[in-house]
Amino acid sequence: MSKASDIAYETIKSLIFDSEIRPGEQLKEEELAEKCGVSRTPVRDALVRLEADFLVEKRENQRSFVVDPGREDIDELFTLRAMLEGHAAARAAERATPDLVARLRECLRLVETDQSVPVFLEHNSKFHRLILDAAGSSRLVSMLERLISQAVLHHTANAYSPEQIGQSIREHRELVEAIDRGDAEWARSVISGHIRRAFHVYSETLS
Amino acid sequence: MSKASDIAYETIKSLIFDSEIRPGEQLKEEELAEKCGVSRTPVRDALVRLEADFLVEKRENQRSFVVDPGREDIDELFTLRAMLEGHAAARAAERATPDLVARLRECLRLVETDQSVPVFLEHNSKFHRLILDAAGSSRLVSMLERLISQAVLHHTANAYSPEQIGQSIREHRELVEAIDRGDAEWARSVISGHIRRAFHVYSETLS
DNA sequence: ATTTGGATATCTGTATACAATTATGTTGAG
DNA sequence: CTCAACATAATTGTATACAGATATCCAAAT
Repeated sequence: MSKASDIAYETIKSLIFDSEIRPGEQLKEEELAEKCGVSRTPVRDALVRLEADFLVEKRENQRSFVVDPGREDIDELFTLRAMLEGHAAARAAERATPDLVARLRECLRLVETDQSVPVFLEHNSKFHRLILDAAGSSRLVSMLERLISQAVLHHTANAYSPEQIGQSIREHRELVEAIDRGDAEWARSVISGHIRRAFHVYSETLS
Repeated sequence: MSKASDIAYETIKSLIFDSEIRPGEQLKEEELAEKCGVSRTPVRDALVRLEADFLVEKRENQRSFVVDPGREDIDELFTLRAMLEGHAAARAAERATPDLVARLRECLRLVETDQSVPVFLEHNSKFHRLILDAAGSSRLVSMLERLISQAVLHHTANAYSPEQIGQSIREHRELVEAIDRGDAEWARSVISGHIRRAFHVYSETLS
C-alpha cells in the first residue's frame, strides 16, 4: 500500500496496542485523520484493513469500534492459533533446511544468555515468525498474523515469571529439535502444547 | 458496509467467479467503477476487502490483480479448509441442539429428493454454513468464509459426477449422525475426509 | 537489431466538497 | 415528568479533481 494509507494503518494499530484507544471505544474518521496527519481517505482504507485483522468492527449503525473480545473469544483465539501454528510447525519440519535450524538456534541462544522479559518477548515473536515463514504458505501467514495481533491486544504487558520463561525456552528448544529431525507431528504437538500453556498463563492473569 | 461499496464488492466478486475476469488479470479501478455503476472510491474499498479474502493481490507496482493460485496453493487451501472446517464440525457436535440436527436433516432430505447439480450445490453450501454457524465462533466463520470464497472452490463443484454427489450426500449423512451423537472427533474426521476428497476431485479436473 | 532517453498516456493515491445517514438536543403535548 | 416529534449537529458515504507514480511508446544513437 501507499504511504499515507500505511501511516494511517500503523498509527491506528499502535494507538490500539498502546491502549490510547481502549477496547469498545469508537473510532472517528476525522479525529484519526488528524492524529495521523492525513486525510480521511487513507484512514478509511486503514479501517477496512483493520477490520480484516479483527481489530476493529463496524457495527450496523456504520460506526467503527475497537473490538472487545470476551473470555470465550480469547479461548477460541488461542485454540485457533494452536491449530494453525501447529500446522505451520509441521510444515516447517517437513521443509526444514540447515539454514532455518541455524537461525532458530541463534534465536534460542540469544534468549538463553539474557532471560529478561523484554528480550524474551522480542525473540519469542521472532522465533514464531521464523517458523511461520518456513511453512511457506502466504494464506497461513496472514491468517495467523491476524489472530496473533488479536491476542496481543489484551495482553501487551503480560507478566511472565522467570519459571514460565524457562519453560517456554525449553519448549522452544524441543521444537527446534523436532524440526531439525524433520518430525512434523512432534513439532505440531510441541507447539500446540506451548500455545495452550500460554493460554492458561494468560487466563490466570485475568481472574 | 454501505450500498455502493457493497455493490462494488459483490459485483467484482461475481465477475471473478464467473470468469469474466480471469486469474492473473489486472483490475483497473476506473474500469470496475464503470461496470459497477459507482465511482472509484467504493471500488477501492471493495478491492481492499477482496484482498483480505485472498481473491485479489496488490503487487509492488501498486496494481491489483486477480490471484492465480498454483497447484501448491490449492493443496494448502484445501488443507487449511479441512482443518478449520473440521474444527467447526467438532465444536458443532459439542454444542449440538435438536434444532440444529433437525435443520441439517431437512437440508439432507431436500438434496436426496433431487440430486441435480444446482440443487446439490445450493444445499451443499447451506449445509456447510449451518455447521459453521453452529460452531459459534465469529473469527472461525470469517476465516473460513475467506478461504471458501476462493474461486477455485467454486469451480470444483461443477466437476461433480452423479456418483460423487451420491458419495457427498452419504458423507453429509454420516456427519449429521456424528453431530447428533455429540461425537466431536467423529464429526471432525468425516468432514476432513469429505474436503480432502473434494480436493482430489478437483485435482483430476486440472490435469 | 538493440538499447537508451524521454515524452506521453495510463493508472493509482490523496484531499476535499458535498450528500446521506445517524445521533443528539430541545420543545411541547399529554 | 415522560415521551414523541422535530430541528440541529455529528459522522459516515460517495464523487470528483488533481497530484504522483508507473507503464508504454517512439525516436535516436550505438
